[in-house]
Amino acid sequence: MGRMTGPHPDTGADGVQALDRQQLGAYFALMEAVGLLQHQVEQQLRTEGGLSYVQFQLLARLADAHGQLTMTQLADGVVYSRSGLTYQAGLLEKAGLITRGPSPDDERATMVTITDDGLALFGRVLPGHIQVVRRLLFDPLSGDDLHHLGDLMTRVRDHMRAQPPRSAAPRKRRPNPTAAAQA
Amino acid sequence: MGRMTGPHPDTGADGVQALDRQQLGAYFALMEAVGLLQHQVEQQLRTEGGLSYVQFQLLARLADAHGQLTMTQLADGVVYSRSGLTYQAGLLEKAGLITRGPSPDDERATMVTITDDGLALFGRVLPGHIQVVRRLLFDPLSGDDLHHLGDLMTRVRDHMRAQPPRSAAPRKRRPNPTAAAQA
DNA sequence: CTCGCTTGCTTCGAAGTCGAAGCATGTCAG
DNA sequence: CTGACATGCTTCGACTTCGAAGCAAGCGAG
Repeated sequence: MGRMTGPHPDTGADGVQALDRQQLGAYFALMEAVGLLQHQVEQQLRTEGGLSYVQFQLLARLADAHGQLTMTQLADGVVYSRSGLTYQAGLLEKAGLITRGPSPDDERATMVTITDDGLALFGRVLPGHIQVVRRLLFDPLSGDDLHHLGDLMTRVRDHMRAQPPRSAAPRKRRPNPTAAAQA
Repeated sequence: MGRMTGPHPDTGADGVQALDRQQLGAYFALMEAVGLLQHQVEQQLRTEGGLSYVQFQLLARLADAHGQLTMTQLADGVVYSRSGLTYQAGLLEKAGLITRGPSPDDERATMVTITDDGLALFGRVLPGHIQVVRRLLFDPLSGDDLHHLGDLMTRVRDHMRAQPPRSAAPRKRRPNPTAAAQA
């Protein structure tokens, strides 16, 4: 795990180069740990409820937001493409866990509602999910650690959210507001 | 983001129930931040080098371990199924970035070597990768934060590694060695 | 030696994911 | 009103991933 430092151990000439050992360690540990956690969670959800992680997240969002959500609201933060959501929503609907219907406000929008079956399944799967997260993520951490972790990752997440064109990248940012002068 | 606490706010009766607000926040922030980071990294690698994150990781491993690696060694920690590696290795080989050949020691094993082209490409893509990680992950963190993060995640990762049957789950744990004794 | 189990890798089919393109509705300037 | 662009969702095709099954090579007891 050291080749990430590039040809020269610690160049400063090129400007952007090399990560020190500490940075690398944090980066790799972070990525691998989350990967492992996801994998385990996925497995638990699959065997206990026949759900994928994505599907679980969708149900969680719907259960949380007691009412209905539009597809777009639902997608935000869970899936990185709208088509992916359409697919998953189709599965969940076919399984009778959610319902899709037109929105009264906006004829284009599709409102998604969780069914009683959906809520029931969610409730049935949740304890196992929590158990896995607890066992894998929280067990090796003290309360103080946890506080730190939450703080750090919240900052990082907010920083990331601010920067990039998130999941639903605006279809096409008006390509050139001034130059083409709203032609 | 509160439904994760289950029907009752803070049950102790059921045993395993409910995560407090702090735990939830840490968990969600962690998962989302890593998701965002992966997504951005993926994009950078794709546009700058035509590589997926997995492929990049494989090249990184090969570049790091200067010599050759077997498929299994290569897979460990990168991919969760062996077949996935076979597929990716096939792509990388077709692209001329790696080479596969028989192992002298073990006739079953396949040794993978990175080619000069592979090394070159890796070197060309690396700076951009580092830049993205720096910008998204390290920028909003102080040196102290980073130290904490590395410490925490290393502990978590090691804890996880110890627990579960990792990537290459043993083919089939002897189904019944001595009733359920040693298992 | 040889049968039986393990290990290393590949093949195959079933998902799931994404981006581009498409359709329908909404919105706004003129 | 109307044309042009924005927005919400779906369809489609390409790609990736995984798990199960399969093949070939090691390994160990009898």
